[in-house]
Amino acid sequence: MKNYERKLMILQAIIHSYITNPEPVGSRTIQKKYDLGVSPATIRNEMADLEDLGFLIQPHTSAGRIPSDKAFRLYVDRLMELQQIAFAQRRSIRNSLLHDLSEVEKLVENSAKLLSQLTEYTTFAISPKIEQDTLKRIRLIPVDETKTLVVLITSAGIVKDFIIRNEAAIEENQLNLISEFLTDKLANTPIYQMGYIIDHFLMDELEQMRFSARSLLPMINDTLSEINDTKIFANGILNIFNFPEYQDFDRAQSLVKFMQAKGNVADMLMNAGDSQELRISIGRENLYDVLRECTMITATYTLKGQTVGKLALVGPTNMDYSRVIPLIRSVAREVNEILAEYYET
Amino acid sequence: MKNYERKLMILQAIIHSYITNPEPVGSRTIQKKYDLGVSPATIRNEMADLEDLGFLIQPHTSAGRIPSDKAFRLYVDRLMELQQIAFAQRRSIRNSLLHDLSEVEKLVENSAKLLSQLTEYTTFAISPKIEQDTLKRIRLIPVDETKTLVVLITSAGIVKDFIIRNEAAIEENQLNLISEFLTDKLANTPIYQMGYIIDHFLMDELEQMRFSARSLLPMINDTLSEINDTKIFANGILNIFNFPEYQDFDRAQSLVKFMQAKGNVADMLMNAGDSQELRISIGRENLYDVLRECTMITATYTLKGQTVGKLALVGPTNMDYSRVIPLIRSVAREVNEILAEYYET
DNA sequence: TATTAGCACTCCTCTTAAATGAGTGCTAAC
DNA sequence: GTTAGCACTCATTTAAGAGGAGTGCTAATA
Repeated sequence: MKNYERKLMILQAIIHSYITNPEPVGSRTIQKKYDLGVSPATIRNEMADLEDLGFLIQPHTSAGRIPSDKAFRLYVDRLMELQQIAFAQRRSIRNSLLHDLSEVEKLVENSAKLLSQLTEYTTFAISPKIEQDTLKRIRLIPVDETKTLVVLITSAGIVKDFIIRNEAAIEENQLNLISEFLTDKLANTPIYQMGYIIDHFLMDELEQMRFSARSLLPMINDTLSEINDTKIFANGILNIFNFPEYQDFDRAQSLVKFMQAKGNVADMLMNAGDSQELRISIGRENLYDVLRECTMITATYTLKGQTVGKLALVGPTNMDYSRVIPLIRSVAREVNEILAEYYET
Repeated sequence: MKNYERKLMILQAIIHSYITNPEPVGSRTIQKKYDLGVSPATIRNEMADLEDLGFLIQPHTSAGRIPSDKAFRLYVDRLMELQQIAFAQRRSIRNSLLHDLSEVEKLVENSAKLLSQLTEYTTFAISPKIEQDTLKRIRLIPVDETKTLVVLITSAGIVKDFIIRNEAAIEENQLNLISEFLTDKLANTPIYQMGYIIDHFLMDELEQMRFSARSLLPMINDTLSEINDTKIFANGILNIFNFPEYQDFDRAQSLVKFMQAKGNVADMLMNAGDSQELRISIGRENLYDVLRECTMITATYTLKGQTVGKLALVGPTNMDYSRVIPLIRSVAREVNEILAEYYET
């Protein structure tokens, strides 16, 4: 079997046709839409070969053929030509991302939201918990007689605040003293130990300062678990209903259910490796069977050599790779650059 | 036409049947399922009368009949018997709501989330902007050399924070001085004027304190618009796909699109009046035609005589009113009680 | 006078059968 | 090696008919 050139051209034409409109492609269609200088009969012969090689699938005898996962894999690895991202668009991506740099987590979250808007597919973002994060500063600020705002700043620069209620009013000076005391005692303590230390070692002293630390503890613990929780953000889950393969109600719904059970997606993302390069899983290459007709593309965000987040896009296997890949790559690159620029210190 | 008693009983039976399973109800079904002691022929005659009166609709000659909006209106106003909410459930609703009282907005948001879980319908919450809110306290806290956390507390108890970047490190003492200065100058200033005042009156003094207030302004303005933005929270939009009338893909999708365009829902909620009582719009009573087959139930949250939020539930016109209404009523009551208890001051 | 049995009639839905047509695979000729 | 020609396959569309749920009317009954 020689003349691979032509086979590849035909395969590429079929894939292109199927991406443009997701219906089985027949030999005549190829001849008409892509001028390859050969007759449908020849194309048919080549298609039969391509089917034998596992690149094409025939839904039934008298239908055209659709590209297999293997075909898309070849397409992504070899055949496709990536679209250029205009400078203006790159600029605009960057500007969107710069908008809120308050926390790394926010940046990661926003990048996924942006990507979903750009591609009209479903995206996910994940910020892994930072096990070694320590407390940097704790500050109590009066809100009114019975409410105090507690602000925690961690060494990773994460800011969390919550309001606690105190039985009696506490003066501002007193709160400042307590803030200093707590910061002094707890600075550099791993976040996950804070609750324990307050409970076992600082309670008495706090009571002496007339501060009822009891109300502090549960909120601190809530906040900690929030910080430690690997949070996952989903965007555009409803876009699934636009996938051509999911016009069927029940299938779409089962996919939506799967996506909304955040554990699944977190799992997949965690398993996607930490490579700097994009990772692309096509169809049955995916870990989960529900995704057998989806492609998932994953990018990793790195700061000081550490993975600080991941970005994923889920779309139909016949998504327009040449458009989508440059987009996710751009977003990922901008995020990584912003991380290096603003969070290195 | 006398003997309204029996007509009402038959109507009630039809509505009950249609709520239980959303298919046209025939005379025989009524006879079998609800023992009214009359023959199908008699029921048929009554049904013909009820149709003339506008309470029933016949999809086509040989189908049964379905209740009209007018019938559901009558049902809601007169016929239905509300289910009792068990004490335990009320308790559990209250506990869920008590979980996070940090901001009124959060409470409102959580109440909608809870209601969506309880009813498995779509819910919305809205917190109107508080025009007259003034600044109570502003506090700058160092995060690291180039980042400063700004915490704003308003008279309504809303806490917002954001991180700004400063060119050079600023000492903590200095930040405290600036905090005091700003709080002193800006306390009791309406939130929406803050940016203007800093820009026009405080800039020089801040510069003297070696504080580059330039970076503060855009962030403050962002935050303000966030505070002022009437935010709307949607929950369980996907539940629309469970509505029996929306098994049709395109219809469901157009409703989903409508719901996601938050302006629409905000509009409806704002137009729903501020009455303490539930407001129920059935089918074509709704302002928007997309909702012609939905019922929207709205509750209002009040604090010190002022409307501080609204809660809405959207479901199919044939929802189980006797179950849903007590639920939304319970949630609304608990929220109002919590507001009175914890936020009166 | 109110109720009901009986029955013809309507019209949706389900089933079956045939027509259509897109596309293939094979053969034989170029 | 390529291609025209043609028989063949099979999903989809169209048409027709059977089935059935439910009504409305009439006439008989209590």
